[in-house]
Amino acid sequence: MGRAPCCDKANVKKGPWSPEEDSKLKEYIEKYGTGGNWIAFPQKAGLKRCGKSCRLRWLNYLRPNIKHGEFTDEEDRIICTLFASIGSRWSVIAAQLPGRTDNDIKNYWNTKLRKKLMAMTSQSQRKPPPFPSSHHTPPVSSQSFSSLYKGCTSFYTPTRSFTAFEPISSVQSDLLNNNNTNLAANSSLIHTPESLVSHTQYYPVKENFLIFGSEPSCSSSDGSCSQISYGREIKQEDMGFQGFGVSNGYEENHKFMLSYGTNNGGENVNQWTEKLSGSYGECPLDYDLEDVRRLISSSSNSCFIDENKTQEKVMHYYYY
DNA sequence: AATAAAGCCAACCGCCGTAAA
DNA sequence: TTTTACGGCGGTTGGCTTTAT
Repeated sequence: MGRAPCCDKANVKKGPWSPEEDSKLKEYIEKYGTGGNWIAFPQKAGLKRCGKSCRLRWLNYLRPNIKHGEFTDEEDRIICTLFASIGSRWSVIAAQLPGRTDNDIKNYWNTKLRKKLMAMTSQSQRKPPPFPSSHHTPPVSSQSFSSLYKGCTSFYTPTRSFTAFEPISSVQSDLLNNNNTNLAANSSLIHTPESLVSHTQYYPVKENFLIFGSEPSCSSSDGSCSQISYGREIKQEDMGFQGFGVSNGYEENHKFMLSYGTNNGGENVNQWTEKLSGSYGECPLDYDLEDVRRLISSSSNSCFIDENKTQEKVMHYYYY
């Protein structure tokens, strides 16, 4: 049968940690490490806590190099950028902010940053961006971003997919000048301030397709590996409204593509089209494409490419 | 000064994918 | 192959603090 029970839940302490408990936990880990087994940890360390609770306390508070206090503008920008791309994947976002924990970022977003963004948005937007009641929060609207980055005067449209696996600092400036910008300039769907793109990792374009995918890497705030969508179905929320997406880096055949321009018959398509396969279409949206489209098209912000000069492109999602 | 409301955040809860038996 | 625990994650809550009335 299965494993032995992890702990006696009736005899574990709950609630705030005392300084004594903190020092016990910290001293033990500094001497012996976690041992790779959090469930067994409390007994070894002499704590009357659930292993999960110990793990959380260590990761979110006692771990070395934890940063507390005010978030910088740069951190704000990174959080917003990633949230727009991948939604509420706090552990992934935290991996890009050294010293910050997913819990910290989540709290910061829910209590401050979201309000900040919404306050900016409400000045110029008829319909506030909705926030769902369950599952991952969908990415924030581009409108909100345009509000956040009022200073920008022009936009570069990314032609490579964003991946949260890569450290943000790894972006190469020459990516901003590659030939693929021509293709992207025709898209009215993807708009990214230069200030954001400079922090973004992209992948190469293959003909009319953006190929989404990435190499596996460590991204968890505690240094452990975590993968987005690994072994899971790709959901719309994984992609983000901008068409960015992350797929399982291990399974080559689970990439998906985003196409621009013409359909197979060579004709332009002037409306959003959902070409869904697999279970993707079964995922209900709190934030449907029409909403996104409306937000984008209603933008009066100069940061966006003039829609008259662009063609709306159909997005095809291939799940192969 | 007292009270209520809002803000904040540490910690808990429950779910999911994986691993172990 | 099935069952169950583990580890990790995101959502939510409860209580403390701060601000407004």
